[in-house]
Amino acid sequence: MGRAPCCDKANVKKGPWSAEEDAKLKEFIGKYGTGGNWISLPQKAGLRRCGKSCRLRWLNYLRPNIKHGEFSEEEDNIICTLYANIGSRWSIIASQLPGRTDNDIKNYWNTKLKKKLMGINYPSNQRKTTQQFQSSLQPTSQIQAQSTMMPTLSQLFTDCSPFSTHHLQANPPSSGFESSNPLSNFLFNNTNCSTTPLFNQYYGFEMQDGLMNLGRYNNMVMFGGNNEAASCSSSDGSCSQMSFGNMNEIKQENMSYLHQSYPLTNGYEDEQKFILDYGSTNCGEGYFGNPNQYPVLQDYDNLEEVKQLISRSRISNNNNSGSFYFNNDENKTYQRTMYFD
DNA sequence: AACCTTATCAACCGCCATACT
DNA sequence: TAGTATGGCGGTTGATAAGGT
Repeated sequence: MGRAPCCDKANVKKGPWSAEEDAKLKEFIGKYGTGGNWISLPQKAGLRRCGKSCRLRWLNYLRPNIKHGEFSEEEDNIICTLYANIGSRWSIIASQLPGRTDNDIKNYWNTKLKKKLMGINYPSNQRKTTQQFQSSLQPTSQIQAQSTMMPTLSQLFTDCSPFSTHHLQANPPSSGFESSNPLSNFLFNNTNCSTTPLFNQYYGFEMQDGLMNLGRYNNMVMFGGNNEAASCSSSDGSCSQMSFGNMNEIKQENMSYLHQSYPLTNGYEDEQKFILDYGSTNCGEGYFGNPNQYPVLQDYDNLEEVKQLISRSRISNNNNSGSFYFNNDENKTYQRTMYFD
């Protein structure tokens, strides 16, 4: 036997809310609050609506200080940063944007922001087909055969990335990073901690053991893939997803987030996984964090915990750089420092 | 003007975690 | 402790608007 429905489906109104209903709900909550019980609220308020529907209407539309309309550049950046870090956990993302609802952000991401990021990324004349891209990659088997030759981050990113390779060199660029890609720009160029503190929360990552597994998903730096071969897929050949390495080398308990499966053009059904690694600031040494000190973000359902992590990892001065650490088969640790000015 | 396609976003659905009994 | 109710969340849908042919 299934669960009893929360309301009498036959007797509740569905669809768009009328101004009259809005007024009733607003007035009732203004007078009595929600009473901690949404299910019984519609009856008390004289509404023929499901309690859940009332809750949604209030939270997403009627409650005070809701912001509708255009998202600012700063909001875009925060959304992108958080999405890159925690995925589609819209309620957490919304909690960082006062006045915005999770629904709004979700819609905005799905309809505009995602396209904005992906669209600008690859001018059509620079796009490669998936086949072209894959043939340009060095297969992982070859990489592994050359045990002393881990692919550099530059190699990994050159073909399928918004990242400019000079940001992956040992020395910082003399001038500011410029890119037509907004994600790259906000990752690398934003230094205004007072207005955009979240930008600086995380750009270093490492694997605790095993092969580096680094790639990019929808223009985001990501880790994962349980396939052994380097892979990349895209419906339009622009290559929006890729992964490298062997996911089996990563401890399961270090997985913070599991993306849904993505069919890959090489035949692999790849489960992309995403590790968060909030490094603590260690500007004195020119990079933030020591790989041994990095906490790897586990499953964070607790908002306060996430907030703490975010605030803990803010860069507090101008020495902005991040380091990648990864190991090869022989357990040699490689470091790549990424500077953003 | 009529039709078709695409974009937008409010609202719904179903699942899950937690509180309550 | 088990069963049920509720809140909260993310994914998805569908109505409508806007733009294109």
